[in-house]
Amino acid sequence: MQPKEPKNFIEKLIEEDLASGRYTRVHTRFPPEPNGYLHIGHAKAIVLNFSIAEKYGGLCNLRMDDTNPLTEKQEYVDAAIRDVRWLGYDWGDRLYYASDYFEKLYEFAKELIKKGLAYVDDLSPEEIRQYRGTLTEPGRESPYRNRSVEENLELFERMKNGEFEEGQKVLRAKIDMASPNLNMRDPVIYRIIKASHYRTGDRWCIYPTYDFAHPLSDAIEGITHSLCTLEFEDHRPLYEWFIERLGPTKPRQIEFARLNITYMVLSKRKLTRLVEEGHVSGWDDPRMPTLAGLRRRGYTPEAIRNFCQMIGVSKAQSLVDIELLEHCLREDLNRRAPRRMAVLRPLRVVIDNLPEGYIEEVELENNPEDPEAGKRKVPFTRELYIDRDDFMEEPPPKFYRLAPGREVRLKGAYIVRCERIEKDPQTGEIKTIHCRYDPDSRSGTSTRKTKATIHWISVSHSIEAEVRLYERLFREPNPEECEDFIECLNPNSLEVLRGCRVEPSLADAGVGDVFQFLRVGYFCVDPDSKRGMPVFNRAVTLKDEWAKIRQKIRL
RNA sequence: UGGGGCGUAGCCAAAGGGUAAGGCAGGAGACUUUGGAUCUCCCAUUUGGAGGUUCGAAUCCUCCCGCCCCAGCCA
Repeated sequence: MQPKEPKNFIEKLIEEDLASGRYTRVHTRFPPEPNGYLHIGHAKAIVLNFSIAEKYGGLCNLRMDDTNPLTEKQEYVDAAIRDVRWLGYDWGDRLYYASDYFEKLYEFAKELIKKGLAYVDDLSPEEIRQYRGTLTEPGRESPYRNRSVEENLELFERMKNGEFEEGQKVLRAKIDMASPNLNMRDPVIYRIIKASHYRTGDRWCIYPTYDFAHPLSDAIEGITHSLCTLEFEDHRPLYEWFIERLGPTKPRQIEFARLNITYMVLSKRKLTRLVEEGHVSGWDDPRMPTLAGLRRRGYTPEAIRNFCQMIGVSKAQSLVDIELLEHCLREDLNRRAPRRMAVLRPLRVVIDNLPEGYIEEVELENNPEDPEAGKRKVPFTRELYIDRDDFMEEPPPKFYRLAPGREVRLKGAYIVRCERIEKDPQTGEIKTIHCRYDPDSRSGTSTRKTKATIHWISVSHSIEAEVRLYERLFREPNPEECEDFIECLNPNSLEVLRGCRVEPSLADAGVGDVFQFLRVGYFCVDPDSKRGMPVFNRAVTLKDEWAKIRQKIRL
């Protein structure tokens, strides 16, 4: 008997619905509004909806919730499709658009009018607000609330025909102006917007609101469980009000807490601002939490899906530690990313007891986690580069790497000892490290141990690369709490390194390929790469014991 | 001071009358030709608080406290 997988509260509710016979099947949907790029918060909803459908043998639709012509664009539709597919999900032929339902929705609205449950209101937006009352006081009924069905029908048709200006008239549901739930105080369900819609063009000048379009779109598609975020909890009575009166099927709305991650901002409004004000290079800037950005950064669909499963689903507001996301990436990349040696900040090393022009091929594993990945040959020569971080003239305690008089192993090759340092007489900068190698210490043939093994690259066999080091975009764990989140941007979120030296094979790496640069981190080939000048984005660093120690001793 | 929700470890999150899972982070150690990976161990005498019911309460009851959402013709 297997210990049963803990089910989240939504799965429990679904199983109750199935057991009670309320539903005999499960059908979910992911309904983004195409007014921005999908981000990792959407990924939570995507994974939830698709995995629940799969778990219960049901289906999940992809639906564009496009009822506002002012903010929506085809570009965002294309991006959403690309991103959901990239995440690994398949909606079959069920890509739908709320805008495809405009005709049906219009008919539903007329039906509501005929039932005496909706009316055309002439109040201005400001007046509607005043009539709505406040949190503690009931609203007042509009003087136009009791128009006849015939008049409402006629006015609504004239609205549709463009006979009125924006803001002049709206269609409202006739519910209860005294309801303690503001959403029930005669919500607007149709408004006049004389803008052309990216899909329906100028065919309509009246558009349904979310509150009206969403439940009915769900009902049209035969959705059983309509999962949405907590802020719609207050809308559920309204959702049900429309479904009960007009719905061809009866979906159930269930709300869960939206995702928040430390050092990130996950609201489309804020992300749009980052893009529009140029704080990032675009929606796919590798620092962005968008799926496009994470993809460019080097995140894999598997890592993101796993993360979404690990964070769970509940109704408690949460702020997930970004380290969990990073953990999921490392876990995935560790077992699949080919290893390569790359020197980010080159420091020249000359092995004095090796002849000029000496070349020896040493063999390195492509991935110690995956024997199938095979091995590769790397040239070992007299002049090498190592990383500046791997040498210290005056090493503090616990620094195990190279220092005057000290030995380290060059990964896959020999043990070298630092004999002397050559400095620039003017600046005092270290120019070259002179070492001697131990000919009997060749990797694989010697058991001699050193405190550390460092990576290296042959000067004459390396190629140049640009490396972009990313850190968290914000310096505050919760940028939402900043007065203005822009003020909390991390000024060091991007550091560009030029003149990095990498293995020659990396010249042919394809855009999107991810490698582990030995001892440094995981790096993804950026589309900005040019022939002979690859550009790498650091997806995430490797865990680093020394970095931790260094931070402590500097405190 | 209207309505709707939510409080279990630093962060997520199970358990829903039978004596607090798991993951991340953190700590200690083993191993290691990546200070990576892997492995082992530690990390809530207690579930926002106070009462009550019960042999037994994170779970049931009462009161209190705190946090989030709602007054768009956004979604």
